Amino acid sequence: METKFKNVRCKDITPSLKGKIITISGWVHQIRDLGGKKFIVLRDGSGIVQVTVSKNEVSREILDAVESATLESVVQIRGVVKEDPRAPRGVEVAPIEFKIINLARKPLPLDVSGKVSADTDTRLRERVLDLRRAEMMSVVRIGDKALKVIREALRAEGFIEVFTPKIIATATEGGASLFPVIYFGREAFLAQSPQLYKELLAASFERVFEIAPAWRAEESDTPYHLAEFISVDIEAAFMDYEDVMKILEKVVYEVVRTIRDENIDDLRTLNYDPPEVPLPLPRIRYVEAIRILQERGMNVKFGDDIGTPEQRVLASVLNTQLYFITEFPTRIRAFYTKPKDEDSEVSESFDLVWKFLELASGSSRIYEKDQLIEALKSRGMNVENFQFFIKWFDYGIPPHAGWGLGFARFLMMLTNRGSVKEVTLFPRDKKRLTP
RNA sequence: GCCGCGGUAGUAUAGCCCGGCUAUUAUGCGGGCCUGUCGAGCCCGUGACCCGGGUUCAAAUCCCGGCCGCGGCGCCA
Repeated sequence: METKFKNVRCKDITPSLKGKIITISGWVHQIRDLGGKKFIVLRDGSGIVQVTVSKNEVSREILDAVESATLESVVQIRGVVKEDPRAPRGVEVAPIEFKIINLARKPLPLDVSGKVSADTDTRLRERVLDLRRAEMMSVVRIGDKALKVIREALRAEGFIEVFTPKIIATATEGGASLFPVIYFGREAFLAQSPQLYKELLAASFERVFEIAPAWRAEESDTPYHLAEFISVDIEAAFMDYEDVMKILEKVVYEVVRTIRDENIDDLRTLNYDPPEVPLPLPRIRYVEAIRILQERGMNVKFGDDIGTPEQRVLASVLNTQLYFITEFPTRIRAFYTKPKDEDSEVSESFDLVWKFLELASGSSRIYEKDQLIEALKSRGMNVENFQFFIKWFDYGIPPHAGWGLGFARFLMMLTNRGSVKEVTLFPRDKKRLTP
């Protein structure tokens, strides 16, 4: 869209516009000063373009403005598009007007142009500048595309997008700790998952999904955990765990395929190819995984968690980047997880693992009231706290299943970044509350 | 939270083991030269040892504590 600031984006300046007078606005990305000739690389949200200033071809006014411009200053340029084989992409802009809208201080606390690297910690502290770097712009664009495809793929299967409450009443579930908030003088908490509400919604709308934040006040201090993260959740009535696994792998497949097709430049910037998603993805039962790990001399037995070190081994044994572990022991899964009818020791559950990282987790859910109450009791949980949930099991809760996918972890896979903090715009972890 | 490693100019680093010399280099920034650069080049300059305590004639360097970071693990509906 044309505005008073610009009528074309940097990326769209091509030789076909030659001779046209255009207006562009953006940030000073690089300055190469050869004396009589100065090259300003201008960057906007779309990309970069070269602005060429010849000393004896422009006014004193333009020359002064160009000479006072600092890196990352915001400038507006009116100029003529020139085709020139010596210019990057074969085009450049010769300024008629060069206006500094906002002069940036120097030196910058972070190099945006990519000449000098910075630690993750520095990058997160100087995040706004960090996000202007080409790699981060690509990461964020790929994330945007992933969200678009996820929504399209789920809607194509009849899912509708919903929102569940993020301020909840009770610190119900054992395990993960919640962040308390003061809610009109009463104690409340930030939701750690949409789980119970999405189940109730599936009992009305049949197929629902939500893409929303969740909060966990955990001690977790790793490259894979955040105190605040985006969770992609689905819940579907009249499906079981195998059905929703198919939906999950289809979604993952579609996202990877689309990004490979449509984000070629971004992947090139990141110098990365996301892993193949062969359908169906390999599936390995928990008991089988334990057996393999024991064969490799690892000290695990039925009932233990399959942790990061174990998942690293499994990925290499299975020789795949992406795989499902299925049918976990019932007692190490959440209370609402449905045990198998023929063997209640194991459950209708699964994790989707990339290399050694759990991307998604799901299951068939219990839909009978008595069984649900039993599941709570057997875990030593307070049934009273769940009345708001259990109540509805008297009024037609269908068989249902679902999963939750950690969006940042998924984005790590799509962009080859090493940490969820890196791919989250403004990450919140145990120590970091700003920016 | 545990274990390991680390903290040096705005940024990224060398030096630390084996204490003493003008604390290295790149990038940025300032100045100079330069009309086709594209990580421009060349010359000159600028700017730093996390905080506190200890050992020592002398500490960036050795020791102790703290804070912060990174990696692994744990915790983790």
